Amino acid sequence: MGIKDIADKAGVSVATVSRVLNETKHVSANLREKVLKAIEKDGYVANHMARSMVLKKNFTAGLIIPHVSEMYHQIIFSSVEELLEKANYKIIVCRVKDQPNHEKIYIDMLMQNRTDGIILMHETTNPEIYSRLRKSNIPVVLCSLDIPELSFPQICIDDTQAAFDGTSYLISLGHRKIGFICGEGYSARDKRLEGYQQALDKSGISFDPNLVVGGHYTIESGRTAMLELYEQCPDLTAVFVVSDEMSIGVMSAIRQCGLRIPEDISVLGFDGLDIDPYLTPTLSSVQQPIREIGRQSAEILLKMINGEDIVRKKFIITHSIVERDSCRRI
Amino acid sequence: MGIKDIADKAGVSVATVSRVLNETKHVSANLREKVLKAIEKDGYVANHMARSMVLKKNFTAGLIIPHVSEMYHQIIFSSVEELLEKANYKIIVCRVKDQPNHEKIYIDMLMQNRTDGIILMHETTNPEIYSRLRKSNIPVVLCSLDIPELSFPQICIDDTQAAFDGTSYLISLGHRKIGFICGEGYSARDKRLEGYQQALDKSGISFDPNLVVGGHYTIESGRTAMLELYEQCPDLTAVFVVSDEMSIGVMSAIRQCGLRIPEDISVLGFDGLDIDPYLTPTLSSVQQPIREIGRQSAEILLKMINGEDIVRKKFIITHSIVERDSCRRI
DNA sequence: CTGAAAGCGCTTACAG
DNA sequence: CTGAAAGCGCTTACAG
Repeated sequence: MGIKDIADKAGVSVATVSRVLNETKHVSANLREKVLKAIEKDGYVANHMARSMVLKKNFTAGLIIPHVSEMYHQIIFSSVEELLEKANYKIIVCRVKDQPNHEKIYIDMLMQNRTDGIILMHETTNPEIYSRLRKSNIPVVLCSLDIPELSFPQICIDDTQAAFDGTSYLISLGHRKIGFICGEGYSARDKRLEGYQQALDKSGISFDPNLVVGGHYTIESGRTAMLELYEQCPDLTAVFVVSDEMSIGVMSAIRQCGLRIPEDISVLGFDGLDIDPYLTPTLSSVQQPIREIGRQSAEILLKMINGEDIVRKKFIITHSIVERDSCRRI
Repeated sequence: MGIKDIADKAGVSVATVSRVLNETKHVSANLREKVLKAIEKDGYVANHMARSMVLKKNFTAGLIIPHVSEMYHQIIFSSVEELLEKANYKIIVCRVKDQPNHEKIYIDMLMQNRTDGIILMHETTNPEIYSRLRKSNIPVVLCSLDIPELSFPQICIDDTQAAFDGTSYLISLGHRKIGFICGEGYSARDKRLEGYQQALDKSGISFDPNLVVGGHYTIESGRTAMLELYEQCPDLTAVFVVSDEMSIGVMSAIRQCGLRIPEDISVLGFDGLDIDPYLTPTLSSVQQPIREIGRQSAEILLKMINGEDIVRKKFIITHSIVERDSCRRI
């Protein structure tokens, strides 16, 4: 059952068993053989909880994401998992729900379980959470997040610039009445809105608050937002939807209104999801290198866990605009 | 740092600290107070690894899914997580890649970490895996899986019947040349193909192997499959795509061929994803109650973990056909 | 190269 | 109600 039993059965000490198990020290071929045989025969499986306790390391990382099932986070998760798995790390996914204090519950859980590191992808309004995180001594990486209260390394795109570029692209196509649909609850919203305004400014287009509508990153909320936007400003010629998942709903709403894309309204998305080229029409989008963001987040977390000192605090990944069929020149 | 320090600081025994921490026995208000104060002051966080070791239980479940990022599995994960989280369980997601023996690596990992239970969603051709699982004594639930070698409880729909119903629906619409696009690698494939054939049989339509094409559950593989299918049988009037994710690619391919949906080709999906009503045209589909499947899988796993004996071996969840705009009568 | 023993941080009969 | 002590299953200086 335990390492002790194997030791007895093989006629060696537990130290020796541990050594052949972990290959941490040379063991004579003779004893090694005996141990291996005993293990094989008993179907012994080492207990990594005990191991982790003495090692003070359990090869586990926490990924804290919002509850809403966003395709974006799904991709981040898979790229993070891919990299961490190679380094033999397990991931505990924490999906923060709309419950009071839920994020705190998760963070406490991760701390109690002595998680080696955390990738944070969820913002909160509760400052206590951040102070808890700061005091915890656990390595943390901010993925697609910019939280002034937290001085951990952050991996993200330049949201302001990306929104500026996207808006400028639409302007360059001749659009002047450009709707802006964004997801609420993240600081990225403000940055993107800022980029949108800056681009408008630069072209001498005055900002119209009626052209801005918020949503919650889901397809359905994109649909609702577009319906609202169209009611407020039926004369718009383009929408910049700052989330591709919401764009899907936006396109559905536009069709529902009896309008065509891009003939009547151009749609520009944001994220660059795999599904974009399969939508009708194919969706033009400000593309984030999502997998790269996930990969780098994992990489940097790993370095921090291994005691490396991360000097650069911001890792900006380059975005790009991918042109497809949902935007046209007017 | 440890419970010992708190005990010293509070002037009580570690037993007492443990008791107020876990509320496992009454502790006088007096001592309780002292302990709480010491904990507060020191910012002590209990070590759950040590706790789990003596409890022989760590409130962790493993979810083994294929590497391919399927929307289907994403939904299962979120519903499983939702339920398990309420019971204070953590989830370790194991995404089996195309590496030799990767599933075995994950199962060993879960066993070494003394995971309380496993939800299996991945089939393998390696029989050793199954025998390992059988011998492990870990509670296992088969989610949307039917593995004869494993006598664990299984939660799924009746795939044969569902495919039979879907095919019958298309036949009832007047279609006779019905393509069948399926994902490879799962026993569900065979069952669904069987249901398709049975429905054909019943209506006296002879089975044409040229109408059957396989894919890999991704959007792109759906596109490729449709292109191949259309080349083989340009005179088909309907396709039954046994995965909604693949349907998205299929619809894209049909448009690429210059054909209209459903005027030229009707498309019937399978799964009933949230995105279906937002596609162009909205996708008719054989709907699985995916969240319900996830929920029940988690529920049954929890019962098994708590020592309950599960008598029913198969839990069949009811499917249904959701009619939208992608199929038409001819 | 090998083993005896301490220690990782908890829980829980057992005795008082 | 409270505490001393054994035990959970490992790793690793330390000594040989």
